[in-house]
Amino acid sequence: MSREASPAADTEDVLLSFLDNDGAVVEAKRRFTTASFLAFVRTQEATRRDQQAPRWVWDDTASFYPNLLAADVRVQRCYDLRLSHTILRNSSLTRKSALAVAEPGVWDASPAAARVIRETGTALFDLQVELAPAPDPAAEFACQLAAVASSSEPRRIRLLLAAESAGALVAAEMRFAGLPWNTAAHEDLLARELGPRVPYGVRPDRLEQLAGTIRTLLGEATLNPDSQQDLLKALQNAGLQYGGLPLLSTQQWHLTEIDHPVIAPLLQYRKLSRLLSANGWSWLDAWIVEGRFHAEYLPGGVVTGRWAARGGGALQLPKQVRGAVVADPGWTFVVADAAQLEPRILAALSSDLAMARAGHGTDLYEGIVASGVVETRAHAKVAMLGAMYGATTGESGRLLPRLARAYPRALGLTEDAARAGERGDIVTTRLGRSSPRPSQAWMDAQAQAYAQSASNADERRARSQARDWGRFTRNFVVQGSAAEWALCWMAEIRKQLWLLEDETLAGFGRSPAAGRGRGLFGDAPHLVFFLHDEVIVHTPIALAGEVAAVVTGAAAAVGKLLFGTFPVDFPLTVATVQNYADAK
DNA sequence: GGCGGAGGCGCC
DNA sequence: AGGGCGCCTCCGCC
Repeated sequence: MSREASPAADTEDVLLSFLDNDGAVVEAKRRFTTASFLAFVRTQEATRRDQQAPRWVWDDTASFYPNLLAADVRVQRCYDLRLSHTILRNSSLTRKSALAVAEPGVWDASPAAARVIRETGTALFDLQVELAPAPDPAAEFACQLAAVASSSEPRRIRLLLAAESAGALVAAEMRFAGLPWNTAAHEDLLARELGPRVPYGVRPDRLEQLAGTIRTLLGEATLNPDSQQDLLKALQNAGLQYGGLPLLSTQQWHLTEIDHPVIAPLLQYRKLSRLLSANGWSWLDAWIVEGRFHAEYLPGGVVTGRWAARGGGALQLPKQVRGAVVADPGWTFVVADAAQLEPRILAALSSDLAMARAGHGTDLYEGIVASGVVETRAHAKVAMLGAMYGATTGESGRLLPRLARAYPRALGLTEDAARAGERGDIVTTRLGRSSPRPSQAWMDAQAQAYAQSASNADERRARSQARDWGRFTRNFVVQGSAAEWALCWMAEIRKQLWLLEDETLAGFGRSPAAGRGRGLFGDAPHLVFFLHDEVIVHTPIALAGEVAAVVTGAAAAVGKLLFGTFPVDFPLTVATVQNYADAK
């Protein structure tokens, strides 16, 4: 639980400053102890709520903000130096800045390494970092402001840094609040599927039965179905084939194609075994505290700008267990997801009016069908995904030419991004996050293929690696720009919920700064879950309508923010439900 | 024993 | 021969 997740920093001075409404640094290079800082923030945030809030500038939201939350302090806005540094270091929009051309330093180290350096003054393994000067947030901040100012697109990069920083606040707050989780409902589900609870390491009844069935059907009395090697051998011995050849893998995808009595119980075994190991009783014990799942989100954890998560698999929550996500009594969930977000982002990025029009007022894939490009929604979807992921074969590959004829600008953008990657160039998202450069090994392999001594194998390998990297950059632009849309969406939702909270509290005759009855978020709606293109807000039932309006309004606002007057829609599917499983 | 790769599979 | 992740288990290796 987040209250004890981060070590208290009582002895550590924290250096902070904040920006006023015009972006000027009001207070810089002031050192606080944690206690005095808490008091200072309380005053600032309470007295300035009705104005534009200060933007706190600090080195690392993830290591610092949880302490504030634990002390019942929320801040409205911040600037995260660590996350911003990573963006500015790599962005093509700031490539000529002093920050981008400097040697790697402490701001390029991982958060854990940076913490070690901060606390001990030395790094354990990295000589280059060890020789770097101690981190100076004020100097770093000045360096970052200069990088932004030197950018060819300062508005975009500034927006990206603000969104990334707001995301860091949201991530810490969501972890702190936790996703409401009904342990009893989860246990019921496990008992229904697996049988009565068993100690760790023991196979539940239902799995034991299925294992017996599989052993009988394969004539292998001692087979362990958890061992891929044993299983594959047994399947081969039983004569199972795939495409006329002996089975080489036990993947679901291959097994489903095979007609044999063992397949059904085997797939069922796999499914339940997965449930047990990923979201079984041990998972409940480890991750659910007082009816909440406190997932740790990692903003900027994926190179494309998507979030990653650590612990409990928050971003892989199977549909199977979503029935355990239940709102508190008197509360409900507003669940919203952006419909066909990535293709809509692609349409806007490439200014493809025809594709944008196909998504106007309707399901984008249906719109593609209605335009006569392909026959079915399923075809439209697989073709679009193929365009964004770089499929070349199968149904997707066959449909691509038709898509390319109908939407030359959109498909041209994905092709250009792929070619750039194949050359070893970087690509950049809407707001300015750039892809990493390929590794030295990759560059060497490409150079090797042009050498006189190059063998056919060298050339094949180089071509294959070039195509792999091209698929990465092709996807990077779309996935990364979609991640920016989602970050801005969440930031806007958070801002509007904050305003809604102030109004509501004022309506009850309480001052916004007054203490709240139910912990940090009081009776206020707050974000509790995020999944790439989907959010959940936990809200008192009476406010659900207003929350739905906030979420919808935010999506519209963000479309304008990122793409101006380009006529692209970002429709949402919004559901107000007591139980996450009932959404969609 | 711990570590890490591979296989597999959950989410988008 | 389809992009991005995290996590679990098995299994070979040190």
